[in-house]
Amino acid sequence: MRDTKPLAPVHTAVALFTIQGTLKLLLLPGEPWRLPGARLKEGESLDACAQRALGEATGVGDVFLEQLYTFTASDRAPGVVVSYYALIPYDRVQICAGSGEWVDPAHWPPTAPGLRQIIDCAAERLVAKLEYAPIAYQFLADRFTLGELQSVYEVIGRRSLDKRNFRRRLRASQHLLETHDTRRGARHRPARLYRLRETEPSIRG
Amino acid sequence: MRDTKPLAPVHTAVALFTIQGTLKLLLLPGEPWRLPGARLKEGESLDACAQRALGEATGVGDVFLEQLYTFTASDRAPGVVVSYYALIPYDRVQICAGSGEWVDPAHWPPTAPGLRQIIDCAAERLVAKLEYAPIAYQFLADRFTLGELQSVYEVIGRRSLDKRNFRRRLRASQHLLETHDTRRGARHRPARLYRLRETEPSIRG
DNA sequence: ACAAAAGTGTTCCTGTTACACCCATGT
DNA sequence: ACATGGGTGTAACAGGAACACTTTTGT
Repeated sequence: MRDTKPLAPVHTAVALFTIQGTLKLLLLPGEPWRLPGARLKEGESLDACAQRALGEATGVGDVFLEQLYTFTASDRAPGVVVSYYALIPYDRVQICAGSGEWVDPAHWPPTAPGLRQIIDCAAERLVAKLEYAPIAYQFLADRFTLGELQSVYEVIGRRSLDKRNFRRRLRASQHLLETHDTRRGARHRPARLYRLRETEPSIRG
Repeated sequence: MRDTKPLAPVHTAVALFTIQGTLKLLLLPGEPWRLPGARLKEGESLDACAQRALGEATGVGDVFLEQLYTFTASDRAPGVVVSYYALIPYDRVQICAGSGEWVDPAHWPPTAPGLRQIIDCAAERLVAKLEYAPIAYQFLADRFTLGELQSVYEVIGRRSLDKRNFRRRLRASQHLLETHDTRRGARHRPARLYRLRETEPSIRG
C-alpha cells in the first residue's frame, strides 16, 4: 500500500485448439496475429476472464479451459499474461468462423513475440495430459465412436495406434459409457456410439 | 489503454519446502501465518520476484524455484497471486532460522485463506514431479549417498521403497554421477557419494 | 462384388516387484 | 562382539506391444 506504481495490467491469453483433420489453433487476424485475450476486470476471476476473452473473440461459450502458465508481458510492456489453453469440439468450430483463422500450431504465421512460448507450452501440455487425463473427449461431440476417439489420440500424439490395444485400454479407463445407438450412413459397418462418463472434475482453484 | 481502473497488484507467493526428518514447509509468523511473498516491481520478471521474496524473508538466494499456478487474490482483494514452490537442501536450512517456522504441510496452523490451495497445489505437484523429474536432488547437499536420496523419495512419497529396486532404477536414470569418495564416520560401512549429473534444464519461460 | 471402417483374442516381451544375505565400520 | 546401515542378484508377475481375420454396411 506504500506504492501505487507497481500496479500492473493483468491479461489472459487463450490458445484455442480444435481438430480438423489435424490439430488446429485459432489465431486472430491483425498485424501481428494474436490470441484471444482480455484484461482482468476488478472482481473477476481469472478463469472467467479467459472465458470472456474467448466469448468476445469468437462467440463461443462454456468451453473446456485450463490455466497454463503466467508470463511477464513480453518486451518492456508492464504487467503479466496468464495463459490458458482451451479445447473445442469439431461440431462447434463453425461458430468461430470469420473471427479468425485455424492454423497448424507447429508452423504458424508470424506472431507477436511471447505468443510462441504460450503456444509451445500449450501444445506440450496437451500431448502430456492426453495420456493421463480425459481431455480427448473435449474435441468430440456429445456422442462419438471409438474410431473418432482413436483418431484424436493419433492426431495429437502424432503416431498411429493399434486398434485393439486402444480399445482395450480405453474401456479399462472407465471413462466410457456405452450407448445403445450406432452411427450409420457411411459405407461400412455402423459404429457403436459412446458417451463420456460424467465425473467430478478435480478442483484446482 | 482506455481504462486505468483494472490495473491490479501482482504478487508472488512462495511455498518453501525442505526435508527435516519429514517434509517441512516454511511459514512466516504473524496473524495469520504467511508465505514469503513480494509485489512485482516494474520491469521485474516473475521468477526474479519470487526469488526476491524468498531472499527478503529468509536470506537465502539461488534456490530451486518453479511456478505453480496463478490465483485471483482471495476474498475481495483485487489483483492476482502467482504461486511458486521452492526446494532447499537440508544443509542450508539453518539460514532461514529465526525468519519463520518449519511446519508439516499436512497439518499446519491457521493461515490466511488462499494459502491452503497454494500449499496443497505445491505438495501435489511435488509428489507428482518426483516420479519423472530430477527434483529430489534439490533437497540434498552437493554430494549425497544413495541412502539419503532414497530417504527423500520415501518421505515425499509417504511409503518405503525397496533398496535394491531403488538403486537399480536410479542408476538407470542417468542422473547420477558416481564419485570416488565415501562418507565415513557413522558406525557402519562407509557409503559411496554421488553427484547430480549436470544437464540442461528444459526451458519454460 | 467390392471397398471401407467396425469389431474381436492371444502371444510375446519388457519392465516392475518381491525377496535375503554378506560387508565394513564405530563403539 | 555387536549393532547399524551399505551393498548386491534372481525369480515371479503384470502391463504393454505386436499381430490377422470376420462383420456389416453403402455404392
